[in-house]
Amino acid sequence: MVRRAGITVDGLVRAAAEMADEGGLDRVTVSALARRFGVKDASLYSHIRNLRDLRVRLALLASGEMNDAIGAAVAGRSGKDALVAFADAYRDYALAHPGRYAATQQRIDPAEVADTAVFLRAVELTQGMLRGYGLREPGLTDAGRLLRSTFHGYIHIELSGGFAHSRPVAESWARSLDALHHLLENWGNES
Amino acid sequence: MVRRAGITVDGLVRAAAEMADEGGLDRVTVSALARRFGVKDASLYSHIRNLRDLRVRLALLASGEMNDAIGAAVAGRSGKDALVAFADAYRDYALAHPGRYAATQQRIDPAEVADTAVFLRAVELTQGMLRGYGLREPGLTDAGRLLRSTFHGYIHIELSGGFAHSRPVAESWARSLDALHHLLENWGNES
DNA sequence: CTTACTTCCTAGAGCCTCTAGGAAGGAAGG
DNA sequence: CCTTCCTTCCTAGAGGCTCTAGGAAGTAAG
Repeated sequence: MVRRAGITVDGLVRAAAEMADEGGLDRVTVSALARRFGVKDASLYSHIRNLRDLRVRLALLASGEMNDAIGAAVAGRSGKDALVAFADAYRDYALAHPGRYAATQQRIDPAEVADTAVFLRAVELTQGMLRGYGLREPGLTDAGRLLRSTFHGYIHIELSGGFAHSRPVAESWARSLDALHHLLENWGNES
Repeated sequence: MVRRAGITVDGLVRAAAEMADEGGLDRVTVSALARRFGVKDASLYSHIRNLRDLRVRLALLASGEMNDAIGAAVAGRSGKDALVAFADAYRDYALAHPGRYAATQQRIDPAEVADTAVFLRAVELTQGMLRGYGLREPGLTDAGRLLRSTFHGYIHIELSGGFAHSRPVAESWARSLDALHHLLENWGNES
């Protein structure tokens, strides 16, 4: 007589991550999750506070995974090598895990998450790479914002079906990284 | 005895736009819209096909408005003037109308919208500005994608509460536009 | 005045979140 | 072994959402 389904928060979040990648973030519902575990929706509220809570946990999982991928990619590299490795790791992760990636882009109040170390590490990874270009504050922050924006914007538009043009997105991406590299090398030299 | 509420599709879309800007795009629901017009939800389905249809119409409205703003801003300008005017018009519109802006970023199947002229005009506006920098295909498409990505990424992160750093976003934005201008001027010169 | 179309209605199915209160599994102490 | 307590699951139910079906009452045109 199996009376306990053996549900854990980690298991829920992992399942939610798979569901997000399969059908989009908004297919991650408490109902669907409960169905997947063969349990009533109400039962899940002993493990998570609410849907919002579930999605924040998902964002933390995805951000951590993404940091790991980027960290591994840039390790031991500098300059353009590091930039391209960073950018490709970012894009590859997002394209392979669109639902998880979307979760990282939700508005999250720092107050509602206990451990914000993940977010700090993301900033450090970016700034570490930029320091290789000789950047210092406040340019470091400015350039970091520019890069994050460009990467995110690119992936977001690509995932949402923009870029319907005939030219392969990968080629535009490579060309853009060239240009960004050039931009970072000359960061100090503009008016 | 007022039996007809005088509802039109245009009126619905305009009201939806206001609701989106006030409380976010996902607060645009058929129920809420019906409530606002003092009518039952089911009644609205004589005017719109479904929620999806409503949001697509909203996207078209917003895209048109945004094109108008950008078009007016770049008129008679070229080079850096045009770039900054374009970028500021883009950002100003998005910050003033976050819900409308979010609507423009939905995945929209070209098949489901009758008039795609709005989207073409957006591409033309971008490419017109880039031609001022002497760009030709395929660089025109590459640079266009880079710019759209950067603008969108910037606004999206700003709207979602990223950039929580102390440095004013407006200053980073101005600095980034400087850098992008420099990048476009030297577009042909990298490896 | 009749006919036909449009705009609104009620009813209801189906999906969702979330709360309240209860029962049964499992561990720990007497 | 048995009681106690916490955890995990349940049923019931409120309330919000989308959307369909079918009907009635305005409105316009022949």
